[in-house]
Amino acid sequence: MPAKRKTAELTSLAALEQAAECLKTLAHPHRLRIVQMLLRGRYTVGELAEACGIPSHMASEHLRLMQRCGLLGSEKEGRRAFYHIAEPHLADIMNCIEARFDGGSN
Amino acid sequence: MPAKRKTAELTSLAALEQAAECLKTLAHPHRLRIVQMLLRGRYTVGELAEACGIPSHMASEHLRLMQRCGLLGSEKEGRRAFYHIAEPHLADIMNCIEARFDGGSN
DNA sequence: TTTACATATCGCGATATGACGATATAATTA
DNA sequence: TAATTATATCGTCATATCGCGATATGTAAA
Repeated sequence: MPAKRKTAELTSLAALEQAAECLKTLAHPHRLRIVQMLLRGRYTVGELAEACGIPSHMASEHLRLMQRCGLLGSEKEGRRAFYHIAEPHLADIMNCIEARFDGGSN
Repeated sequence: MPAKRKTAELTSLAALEQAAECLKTLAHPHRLRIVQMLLRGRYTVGELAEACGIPSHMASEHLRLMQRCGLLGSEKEGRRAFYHIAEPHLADIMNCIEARFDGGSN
């Protein structure tokens, strides 16, 4: 693949609209925390909620939004629900975010 | 650096809030297009506007938002204004986005 | 010094999002 | 079966965002 030049192809508007929707869904501190945790381990809705300091019905809502746009998937186990990362690129994007915002120099 | 484990440190909430704000700003199809173009070359506000199919005063507004959260910088040249990528990690993030959404397989 | 041009800002109405209490569903335990 | 627990959904209200016409500012050309 050649290096990007001024004439390099741009992403279609339709694809950018999809991307924007995913990013908008991701762009929430509690949802970022949830994704970060799910990249590291297996947690119930209640555990994710507690880690975020929010009632579990709100965690459930965040999880639903991320599932709706394909970022997460879920399985039920008894009366508990486990969500998991369904979009492989999420790990890369979180890496970028952590590279930029961890350490908090600015 | 060790691989991520369940016990790996999480990003602070304050940093995630900052990250969420940047992502929210980025999460718009025209703004993604603008960033993509600015990663490839030098354009005036009017050129960016035309490429997006929007009036230039709206492009100006998008550019202002991205400048406000540190993603872009600007210089004036005569009566024209040029914006440029100010956040180095934007290239990485756009790479992730292009890897995921270009081709449009899903 | 008028006129035109490029960019920026303001204000408004429509729509979307966020937080949250109330309530519902479904699985487990008593 | 009744009570409890975990998760999900609903309705509402406050706030934020989007798109846009109108207008302002600053620069260059006539």
